[in-house]
Amino acid sequence: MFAISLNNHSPIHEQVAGSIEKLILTGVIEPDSPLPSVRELASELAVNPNTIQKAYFKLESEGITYSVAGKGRFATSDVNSVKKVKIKHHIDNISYEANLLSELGIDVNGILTELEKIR
Amino acid sequence: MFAISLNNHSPIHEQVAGSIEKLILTGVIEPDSPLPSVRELASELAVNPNTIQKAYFKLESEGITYSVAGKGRFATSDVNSVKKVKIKHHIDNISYEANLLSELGIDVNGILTELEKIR
Amino acid sequence: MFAISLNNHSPIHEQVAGSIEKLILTGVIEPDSPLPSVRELASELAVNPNTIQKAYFKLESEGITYSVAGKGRFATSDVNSVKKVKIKHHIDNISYEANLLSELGIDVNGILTELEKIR
Amino acid sequence: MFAISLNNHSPIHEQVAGSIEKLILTGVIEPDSPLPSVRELASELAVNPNTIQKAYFKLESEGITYSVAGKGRFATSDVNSVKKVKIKHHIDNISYEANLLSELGIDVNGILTELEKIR
DNA sequence: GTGGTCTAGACCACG
DNA sequence: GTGGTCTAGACCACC
Repeated sequence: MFAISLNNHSPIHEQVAGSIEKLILTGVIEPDSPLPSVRELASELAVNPNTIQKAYFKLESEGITYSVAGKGRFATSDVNSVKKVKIKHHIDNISYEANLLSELGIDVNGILTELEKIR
Repeated sequence: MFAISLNNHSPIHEQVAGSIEKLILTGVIEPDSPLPSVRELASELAVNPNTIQKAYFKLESEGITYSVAGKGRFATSDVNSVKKVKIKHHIDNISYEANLLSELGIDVNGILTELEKIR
Repeated sequence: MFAISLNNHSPIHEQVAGSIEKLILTGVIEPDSPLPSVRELASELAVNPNTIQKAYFKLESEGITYSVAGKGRFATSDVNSVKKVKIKHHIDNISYEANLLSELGIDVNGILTELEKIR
Repeated sequence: MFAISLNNHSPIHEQVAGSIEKLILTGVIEPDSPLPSVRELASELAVNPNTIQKAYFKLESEGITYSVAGKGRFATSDVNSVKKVKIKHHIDNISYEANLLSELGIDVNGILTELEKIR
C-alpha cells in the first residue's frame, strides 16, 4: 500500500496519516470505501497498533475518515470539502515562503499574482 | 533586538538562530560585526544559556557566523554566498508545495514558470 | 420505513430503537399495531438480526413495545405516559445545556422560564 | 483540583479534558498560566500518563491549551474565541432538543425566540 | 525536569 | 472480527 521510513525525523503516525490522506484526497481510495483495519495495517507495516490508531485519529479529527464500531473505518464521502482546506493550506505555505524570499530582496510579485489566480 | 515566542511549536534555539540569521542576511547586522555574547543574549531573552549556545552552534555550522578565540563571535564577511543558499532553499520549498498542489489537481504551471525566472 | 446511517458514531441498535420509538410516539405506528419481525426488519435494513434484537429489547424495557408469545411484538397501547417521560427527558437535557451556557457567562433566564411554562 | 469517576461510562481522558476545559473557559485557570504536568496530574489522579496526554491532546487540538517542549503546558491566551465556539455548540444542542420536543407535539416557539436573542 | 513518541500487552462495546 | 480505552513500561528532544 505504502511504505514508512524509520530513519526519518517525522513520527511514524504522521507518515501513516499523511500517506493515507494523500491516497484519499487524490481519489486512489474512493469515498466511503473501507480502510485497512488497525490490526491489519499495524502488522503489515510492522508497527504497534496504537501507532496506527493515532494516525487514524488524526485523519478522523480532520474529517478525512470516519469509523463505525464493529464494522471498520472508511474514507469520507465528502472529499471535496477536505480538499479545499488542504489547498488553502498549501497556498498559505507558498505565500509564507514567498514573503521570506522577498525579505531576502527577491521580487516575488509574479508568484503572488499566480497565487491570486488559484485562490 | 528581537523577540521569541514560547507559544510556538518550534524550539527556542531554532527561533533564536532564525532571528539572528535574518538580521545578518538582511544587513541589519553588518558583516564582521560582533554578536552579543552567549551569557548576554541569554539574560536578555530570559532563556537558558545552553539554548543560546545551541543556536550559535547552528549558525556557525551554516557559515553564517564565525568565532575568534578570546574575541567573540562575528557575522560572516561573505553574506552573499549564504544568501544564495537560503534563496535556493525557499525556492525548493515553494516548488515542493506546488507539487503537493498539483497532486490535488491544481494547475501550478504559472507558479513554476515564475520560479524558473528567479532561479 | 426508515433509514439508518453507518457514518454516525451512535450504535446501530440505538438508531433503530430511536427511529421506531419516534414512529410510535408520533402516532405513525398506531397503538397495539404489530411491528415487523426481527428477521424481517434485519433483512430490510441489511443489518445483523442480533442488532435488531437489541433495539427491540431496549424498546420493551422502556415500555414502548410489548411482546406476545407466538404472536409477535406490538406498539404500546398507552402512548401518552411514554410520551410524558420523553418530554421530561428532553426538557432536562435543555436545562442541562442551559446550565452549561450559564457557566460560560450567558444569561439563560429567558430559556428557563420558557421551560417552566412547558414543564 | 478536580475528581474523576471510574464507574462512569465516559472515558477518563474525556472527563479530564472536560474538567480542565471548564476551568479554563470559566477563568479559574487564567490565560497563559501553566497546567499541571502530564506526570504530575497522572499520579495525582492515579491514572496512566498516556491517559492524561490523550486528554491534553484533545484540548490542544481544540486550541484550548498549547505546549512548549521542555517547559510545560499552558492555557490559551485567547479564551474568548474558544468560548464563542463552545457557546454556539450548546445553542445548537438546545435547538436540536427543542426540535425533538416539537416532534412530540410541544410548542417550542418561546424557547426558539429566546435562543435567537442569545445567538 | 518537561512534552512527544512508541511498544507490548489487556479489556470493553459493537456487529 | 472491528474500533476504543487503558496500563506499564521505554526512549527521545528540549530546556
